[in-house]
This record gives sequence, C-alpha cells and structure tokens, in this order.
Amino acid sequence: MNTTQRQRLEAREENLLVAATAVFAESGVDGARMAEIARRADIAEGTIYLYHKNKQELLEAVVDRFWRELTRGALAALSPHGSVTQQLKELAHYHLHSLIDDFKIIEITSRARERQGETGRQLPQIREYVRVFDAILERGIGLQEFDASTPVWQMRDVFYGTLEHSARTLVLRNQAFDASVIDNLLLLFERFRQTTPGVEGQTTTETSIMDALARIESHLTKKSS
Amino acid sequence: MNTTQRQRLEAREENLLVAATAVFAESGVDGARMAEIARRADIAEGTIYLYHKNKQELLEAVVDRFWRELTRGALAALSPHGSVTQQLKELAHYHLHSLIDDFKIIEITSRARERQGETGRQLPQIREYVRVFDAILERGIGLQEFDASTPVWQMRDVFYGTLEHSARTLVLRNQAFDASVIDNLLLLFERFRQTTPGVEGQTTTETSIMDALARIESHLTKKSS
DNA sequence: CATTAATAATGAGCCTGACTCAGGTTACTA
DNA sequence: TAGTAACCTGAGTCAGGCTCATTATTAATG
Repeated sequence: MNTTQRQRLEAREENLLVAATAVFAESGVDGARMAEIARRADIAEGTIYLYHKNKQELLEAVVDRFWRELTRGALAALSPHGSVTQQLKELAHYHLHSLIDDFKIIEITSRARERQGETGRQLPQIREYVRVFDAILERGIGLQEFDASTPVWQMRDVFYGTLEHSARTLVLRNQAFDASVIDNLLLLFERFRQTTPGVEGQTTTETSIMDALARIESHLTKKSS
Repeated sequence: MNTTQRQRLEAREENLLVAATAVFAESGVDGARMAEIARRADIAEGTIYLYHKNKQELLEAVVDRFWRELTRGALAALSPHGSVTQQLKELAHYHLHSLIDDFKIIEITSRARERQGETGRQLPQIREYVRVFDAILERGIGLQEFDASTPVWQMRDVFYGTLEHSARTLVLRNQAFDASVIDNLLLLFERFRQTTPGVEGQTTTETSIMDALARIESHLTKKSS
C-alpha cells in the first residue's frame, strides 16, 4: 500500500526527531552522540544520514520542529476575541512559561543558527513564531490602540528580549515562573499606546488612563446597543 | 631575571588569547582548528594545553577576556559626574555599539556558557560587566530618582534584553547603529522613575489604577465575546 | 662557568566520533 | 516469483582534539 509506506517513513522521521530532541536536550549538542540518537530511534546510525545531511542539519530540523510546536501552542493560548492588551499578556505568559520549561532546547536554538560562513541566519519556524507578536500588535495599531510611530520591530525586541533575559535570570536562580515580570513588561508597553490622537505632550499616564476609560466606555456602549 | 621570565610567559599567554580570539571570530567555534590557533600564536599545538585544559576552556578564557575589556570600555564611556539618566544613555550607546561591532564574539559568548552537565553558568567577567548597569541604577534609586519597587534585575533584563535583540535585528538587516532604539528604551525607563520624589504611594496608586482598569477591560472583553 | 635540577615546549601518534559506501533487505509490480 | 527500485545497515575511514615521551630552555648551586 502506498499510503502505509509513506506513513511508515513519516513515522520513522518523526521518531528520529523525537529521539534526537531528547538526546540533544539531555547531553547538549556536543555531548549528543549520533550512535545514541540512532539507538533510541531504533535505526542504524547510517540511516540518520538518509534523512539529514549531517549532525548540524539534524539539529536544525529538531529546533525547527520545536518552534513549530511552540507557534501552534501560542496560537492556542490566545483568546480569539480578546483585546490587544489581553492577547499580549497571554502571549507573554505563554512565552515566559515555554522559555523556562524548555530552557534546554531554547539554549540549543542558538546552535542551530550557526553555520560555517553565514553570519546571521534565522530558521523559518522561528520567524513564523515571531509573527504571532507582530500580528497582535499590528491589529492594535490598526485599531489605533497602539502608536504607529514606534516601529513594530522595536517593540518586538523589547518584548522578546526582556522575556528571554528574564527567563535566563529566573532559571539561573532556580526560580519558577514570575508573573511580576509580565506585569512590568505590559506596564512598559503602555508607552507604545496611542496618546490621544492629535493632542501631543500630555502626561502619558494620565493619557493612558483616559484611553483606558475611553475603551471601556466604548465596550459598554457596544454592549448596550 | 625573574621578572623577564614571568613577563615572557604572560606575553605568550596574551598572544595565544589574541590569536584564539581571531580564529574563533573568523571560523566560529566548530570551524576553529587548534592547529591554526597554535600556528598564529607561533607555538606548538601541544603548548596550548599547558595554558588551557582543552578547547572549551580556551574559549572561555577568550570570552572572559573580551568581557573584561568591555567592562573597561564601558566604565571609560561614562561621564563620571553625569546624571543617572545621562549615564544610562551612555551605557546603552556603548553597549549597542559593542554588540554590533563585535557581533561574532558576542554570539560565541553563549558557547562559553555551555558545559557538559551544568545547566546555567555565567562567566565571572560577564557578571562584572552587568554590574556596571546595576551600579548606575542603584545610584538612581539612592537619589530617589528611580523607583525602588521594581527589582533592579527586572530593569536590567529589560535593558540588556532589548539591546541584545535590537542588535541582532540590526545586524541581520545589515543596518548600522540606530539611535532611535536607545531613545525608545530610555523613554520606557521613565516608567521606572520615582514620579514625585519623597512622596510615596503616588506611583503605586497610578499603577493600581492602570491595573484595575486593565482588569475591568479584560473582563468586559471576555464577556462581550 | 660547569653541572644539575626544574620548568617549559614540542609534535608524532593515539583515540573518539561524525560520516561513507558496498552490500543486504524490503516493498511493490507484472 | 522474478525483477526492480527504494530503503537500510554497520564496519570501516578519517579529521581533529588531545596526550606524553622526548627535547630545549632557564634557574639554582658550588
């Protein structure tokens, strides 16, 4: 049967990636032995090279798969009709949790970027993951909730950069998830909010309060109509 | 002469580190050949192992040296009697510039942290470098310019995290130093300022208002969907 | 300034582990 | 069930990090 054959191959490939993920996470990239990965995937060492050109590309496949799963999880964690701020908070929660829980693979991710010759590379699935943030924020800008004057990439770097560093700090200290990191981050993001279109120079805090009230008011109005 | 002998040894060691830095930066950690490093340092391959136990520890020595120099540079870049904000700005400038200019070694830094078995490590000189930020900010808190309610480590993670991610973005795009990143970052840091020095509770109140509003908003949004 | 001891440097060769390939096995077709 | 294509295997190759017996250099001593 054609289907069965293909399915067997895909199962084998998936099996290999699962085994490789485990070994890389346990022993690190350099500590991981191809022989061990093969043993766990229940195939011969040479077979690995039918699926992946070398150790480096196997690593890239592992990392790529990980981030694909992460994107799936992130999308699932967002409340579909939540406000922009709500979704940002949910994404931050999800991201920080993932960074802490899968710290080993996250660290290994930087190894997948390395490649003799090329200075900076980015795996397609990481790019995809980052787009989740972009999509939320672009919606915010479209709704004029967020300021269009700050480039999205800068907000993104604040978002992911802060969370990654915080995760490292927490893990190094053997601490668990800390919600205050996220509260703080979201507080900072108030800066990026639309400051009453047209009127410049008002105190941002005040403006934010007025903005929030305006949004709440509009929610109420929508509801009653 | 005793001194000459010691000096010769130290010069040799320094020479080795310089050669190793160059080769690591050019070829990456995996691409770097011990034979090539030895050749450039004008010593035999075996001699390297009299100074450093193995390739990994040579790498750590290289990275450690790099960050020591960076700390020296950072301290020199600060105007000794400048305001806290002024010094933060100077540090941000210096840091972002360094991240971009020495991108290769910065990337390699993460490799120096890796070590079979240990999950999270930190090189002493990186810890030292990070203290530059801490010192500035603690002065700010002492002067009651900055809010003591947000932990210093969280501000630090925002600071370094944002700059690192921004640097990566800029390098990937082949762009040069971008001052707007720093302006934006410092704008965010306004959040951490003591709103009215001496008067406690004000910032907290405002913050609480924002929190309360955010909660109300999220409730409303969830409900209406 | 010999002589000896101690310290430093060398590089040919060892050893591990990623990767290859000649030969075997399985799945499918006629 | 023979033929063929696709797939798998693991013993063997080889690059490159590292060792260590040997040699070179320096310091100490009489």
